[in-house]
Amino acid sequence: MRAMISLARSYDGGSVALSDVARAEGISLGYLEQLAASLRKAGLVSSQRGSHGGYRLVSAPAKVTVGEVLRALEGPLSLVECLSETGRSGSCQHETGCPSRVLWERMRDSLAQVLDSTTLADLCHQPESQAAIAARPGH
Amino acid sequence: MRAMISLARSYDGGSVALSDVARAEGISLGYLEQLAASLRKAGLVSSQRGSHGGYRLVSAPAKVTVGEVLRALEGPLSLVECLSETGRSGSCQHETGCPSRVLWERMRDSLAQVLDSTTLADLCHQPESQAAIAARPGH
DNA sequence: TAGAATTCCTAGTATCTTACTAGGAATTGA
DNA sequence: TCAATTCCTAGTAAGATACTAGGAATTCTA
Repeated sequence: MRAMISLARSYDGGSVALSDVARAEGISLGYLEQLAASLRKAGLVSSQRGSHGGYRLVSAPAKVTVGEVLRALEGPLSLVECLSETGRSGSCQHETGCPSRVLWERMRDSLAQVLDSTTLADLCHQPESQAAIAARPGH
Repeated sequence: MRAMISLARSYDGGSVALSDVARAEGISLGYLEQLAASLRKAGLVSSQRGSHGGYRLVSAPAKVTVGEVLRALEGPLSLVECLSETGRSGSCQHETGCPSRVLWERMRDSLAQVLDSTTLADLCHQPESQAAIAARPGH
């Protein structure tokens, strides 16, 4: 999520190499590459290979919800296995008449409401990390 | 949570042995004993040792929120380590100016709102599981 | 008073997830 | 040509979760 916010902040500046994001956010490059692959397959970022290549957001930060990001990285929203957004039924024997099912549904929907209503732009307005500032070109 | 709802349904009937709950909900007795220990230490249930002993809710189901139950079992509500209800600061180097912090706060508060506003009584009104019915005295 | 039913306590374990590391291949611009 | 980048796959260390196992303490009842 920090990486996506970092990309969002650079949205007007073209592609950003993952090595820059890695340095700014204190995430290893290898790990970031794996996350980026998921984000690319989900159509949230586009990539440019080779020298001076990098990643960039496909849509404007205000158009990208954190729900989309989270789903791209971790699959359908789910707090318990038997009750994900896409419904993995059959994974729990207690499903029929499970008394706590209603609770998990409420929790899932409450979370989804937050995730689908906050965008990357919302989070960009927060103060930038010291590491990110120090890692910017010119520092 | 299913065990607590089971106890809530027996609230007027005195103590219930964990072996009954275990049978009704398909949870192993040994595991249930460990959960019960946490619930007892949190003051949510009281226990009676010996023959014809068992557990019972201390307060009426309508007075017990699932938030209390969850906190008793799993500690302070927390989706990410650096931002639990009691605040375990220092666990994350990115804390200062972390751009995603606001997001996790919103999610945590949204969940807490659900958890602290639904009671065991709310969940008791749901249909009872087949196993629980079959395990009731008289079946 | 014996014995059965229960809670209480501690230690160990199997499985899964998360957050990585490692190493190399393919691509592209200078 | 070469350096910088993305792309791909496999392996791994640590921790959490959901248990199992075994036994000690307590209490009611026959």
